[in-house]
Amino acid sequence: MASQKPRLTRELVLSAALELVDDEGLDALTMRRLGQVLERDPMSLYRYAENRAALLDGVSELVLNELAIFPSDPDWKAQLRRIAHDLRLLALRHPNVIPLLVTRPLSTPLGMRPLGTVRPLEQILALLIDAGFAPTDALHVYRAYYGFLYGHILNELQEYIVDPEENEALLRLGLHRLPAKDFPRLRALAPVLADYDGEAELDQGITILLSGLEAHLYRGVPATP
Amino acid sequence: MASQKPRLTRELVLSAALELVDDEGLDALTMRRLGQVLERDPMSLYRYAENRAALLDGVSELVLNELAIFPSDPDWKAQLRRIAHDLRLLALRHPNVIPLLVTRPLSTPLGMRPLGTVRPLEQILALLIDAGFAPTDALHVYRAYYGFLYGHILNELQEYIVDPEENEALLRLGLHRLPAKDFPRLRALAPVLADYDGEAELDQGITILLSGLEAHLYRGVPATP
DNA sequence: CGCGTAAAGTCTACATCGTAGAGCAAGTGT
DNA sequence: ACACTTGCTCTACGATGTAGACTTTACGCG
Repeated sequence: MASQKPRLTRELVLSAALELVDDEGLDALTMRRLGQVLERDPMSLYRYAENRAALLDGVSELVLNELAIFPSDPDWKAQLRRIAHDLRLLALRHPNVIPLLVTRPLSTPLGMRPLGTVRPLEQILALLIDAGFAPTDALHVYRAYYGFLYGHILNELQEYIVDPEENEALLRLGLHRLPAKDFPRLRALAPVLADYDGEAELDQGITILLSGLEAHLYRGVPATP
Repeated sequence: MASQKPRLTRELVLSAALELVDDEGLDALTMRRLGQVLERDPMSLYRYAENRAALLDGVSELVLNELAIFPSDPDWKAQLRRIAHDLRLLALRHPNVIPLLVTRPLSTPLGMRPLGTVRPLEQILALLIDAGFAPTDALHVYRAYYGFLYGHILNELQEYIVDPEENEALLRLGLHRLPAKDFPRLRALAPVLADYDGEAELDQGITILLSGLEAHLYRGVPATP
């Protein structure tokens, strides 16, 4: 017969949860469904997460842990750029998790968030401070940077259609529903919308932002050598 | 006795829904609860919204309608700046709705969104194109702009604590929970985090972004006279 | 006026959800 | 061999979204 059930662990539970979310969306992640995937009674899950909410937090944490940050890199601009691209890829890998990443912190004060979700903040602060920024400026840079980054990801995911074949078709079909009178420019842009290069767009945006930050902020921070 | 129940309308239902969300959060918006507020059977709501999801969309739409955009203003930079501040205030007025605004489009292709939520896009495109941008560039500008804007709002709302008195206390209390070894910079920044001026931060960000865009994009677009 | 039809609102019922609380089963230290 | 802890299961409860049949109200037209 099938595999003898191995002992459950938090990691096991969370990664099963993540898989479920990746495959079938956030709503599919119910206690009962997850229990079923793990061949356990739903109630057993409460050993490894207090709530469903805590479970969601755990999934966020798990995903964010996929993001590598090297706070000791002296080339802060390159590092920020790389992180941005990494996070973008992460988002494309786990699009269904993004709502969690974006939404849960809104109802959780900084100090009570899962540590894994606060760590990137600390590490980027470290990166910037080590690169010569005053702590306060580092915070400002972080805010502008992360704000822009999350904004871009949300933007891109909004326009992202899963099936790359029907991509254009779906888009046009969608746009076709808009009243021509009220949405002329949008409809006219349909072809452009259809081939959206998120990577390039992000990269340009980061460039603009970084050079802008550099210009407007305190001097004395080394540019890329 | 009390008011004779007036006939229900979509507007009535939606604004009651919005009020409920504003007052008690998204989770409080259940069919039953809303029915109770309107002194109607929960089932009657289905005349005015197909689903709970559709109801949520309606609320998004209602909120976004509070945002005024004047696409004919020739001073696009000033207009974008003003819209940014307006949207920020809107977000602070309806913080509980923001998760909706940000999350629902992720699961709804452009063409199937409530018209009210697509209109800002159209109008900003109009604004930019009328100001002299090529349509494609207008789209790029829009993306960078709206991305940054939403990013900022999410950022600010994350750090926003409802009770302005306990503000600092709560923040410190929260940060106090973080292990000192792992989060030294973040903890050191507690005082700075406590007095966050979202308006200023947004304004600077917009400045950086707009001048950056202007510099990197096709010339021939008039700067503010 | 009245009556037939459509619209608005209600009632009942069901599947599904999160989770409390009591209990069972296997391992562990003494 | 025995008490305890730890992992897991069972049963049960209240709440939710919503389908489908029903009743009530409003209204146009003879």
